[in-house]
Amino acid sequence: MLQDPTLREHLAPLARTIDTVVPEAELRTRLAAGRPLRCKFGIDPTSSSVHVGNAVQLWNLRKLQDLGHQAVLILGDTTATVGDPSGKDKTRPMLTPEAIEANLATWMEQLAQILDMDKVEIHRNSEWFSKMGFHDVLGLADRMTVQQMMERDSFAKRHASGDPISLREFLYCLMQGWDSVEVKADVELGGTDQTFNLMVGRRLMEQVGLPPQACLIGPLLEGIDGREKMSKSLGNAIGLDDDPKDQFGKAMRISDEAMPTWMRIATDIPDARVDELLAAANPMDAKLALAEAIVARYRGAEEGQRQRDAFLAVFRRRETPEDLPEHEAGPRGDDGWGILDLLKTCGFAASTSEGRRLVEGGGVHLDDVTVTEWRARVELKGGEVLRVGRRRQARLVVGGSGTSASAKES
RNA sequence: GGCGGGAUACUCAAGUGGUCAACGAGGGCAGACUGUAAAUCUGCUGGCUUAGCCUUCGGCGGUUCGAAUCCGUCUCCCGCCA
Repeated sequence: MLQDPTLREHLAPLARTIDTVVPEAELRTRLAAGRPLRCKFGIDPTSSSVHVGNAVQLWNLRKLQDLGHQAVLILGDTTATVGDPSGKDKTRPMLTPEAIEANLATWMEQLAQILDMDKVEIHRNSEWFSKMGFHDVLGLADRMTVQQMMERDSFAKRHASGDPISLREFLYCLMQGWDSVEVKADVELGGTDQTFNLMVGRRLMEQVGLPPQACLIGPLLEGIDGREKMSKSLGNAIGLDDDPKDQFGKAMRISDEAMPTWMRIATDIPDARVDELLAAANPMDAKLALAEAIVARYRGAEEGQRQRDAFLAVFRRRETPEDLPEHEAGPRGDDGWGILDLLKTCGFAASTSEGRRLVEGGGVHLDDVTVTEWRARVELKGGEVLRVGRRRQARLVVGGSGTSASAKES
């Protein structure tokens, strides 16, 4: 909670997603100058999609834009190759330039769901890092001591437990900090896990004679499992480019305990309404509101509503959804279709063995009839619904007439 | 550079000549119960043309009827010392 009343007032629209401002006085002084502040936020294209966790800070950036400040977005194409060790207890693998470019290509559209792209100043940090030689890197490295690095919790822990720390990871915070120097940031946004990196930015700016940036530190959004930090690789993320149906479905799987946090930092639902929802008798209703708000935030109110209706139809009234993905059943064998082949072509089983286990576990249903024999061969007319568990189902299409959707795992 | 310890499936981690596709835990998937929540209980968790077969225990080579287990060598990691 912000101590300074002036800041509290000015930052009211984003107060819910800011934990601390370091230092508050610094920011107040700059605001008093009356000019738009240069607000920096950097993300590394380490994954093909932006998720609602990254989006917490992106929305803050958007709200600062709306307050008349200058958003400065750093696309960390160089830092992505280094890998931010923040919040990680392991060395991160280095990404290839090709992978990074591919990720970036899918990003712009997603960013546009949040930011006012006409007014964003965008930089790739390769702009400056690609020009640096080994000498420059040494100069950077000279600005921090090993002792300072070891103050960082994750390094200290890894060192204590004998886990390796790559030197390149030491460099990461210096790179992120140097971004701030290059763009002359007044303010940098980041999650609590970024605190160390943010402070390094201040330090570097001071060392080169720039006024050090103020840091807006916001809460971290946990993944839908409620256990770990949201990350696509952990499979607990809701992506901005996810199908709205998946966004809604994933949101419904958020644990009850995580709901309050999610409502406050992942949606626009006003505080008063959040309290009301959480106080309601049935947590299920609160979660429906949460899921709807998340979809609505990125895809519009109408889509949110539609997904809510669809969800209730399928999971409360047990109806078969209208818009099931369709899958070509493939060629018919002499005596019909093999159930394992169908599972594989629909992408529900990666291998024959996996399919067999699903069948043996009683998880495979064809038109709501549980398949009990993995060697089963079935007759199809087309239009049958193949379902695995509660979440995965597809409508089978026979012959060349149907639209064959690509096999997509949820 | 010296000495010692280690590398096992998604992760952690047992196993030190056959009964090992490999104990256990976590994670994941499926089933019951439910609210696509939590908790709890159950099953599964290398692949295949599946009563059987094939490939896995850091890499390569060897000993043996038989190796995750023994020997040699290589790579990588860790600790202590320098």
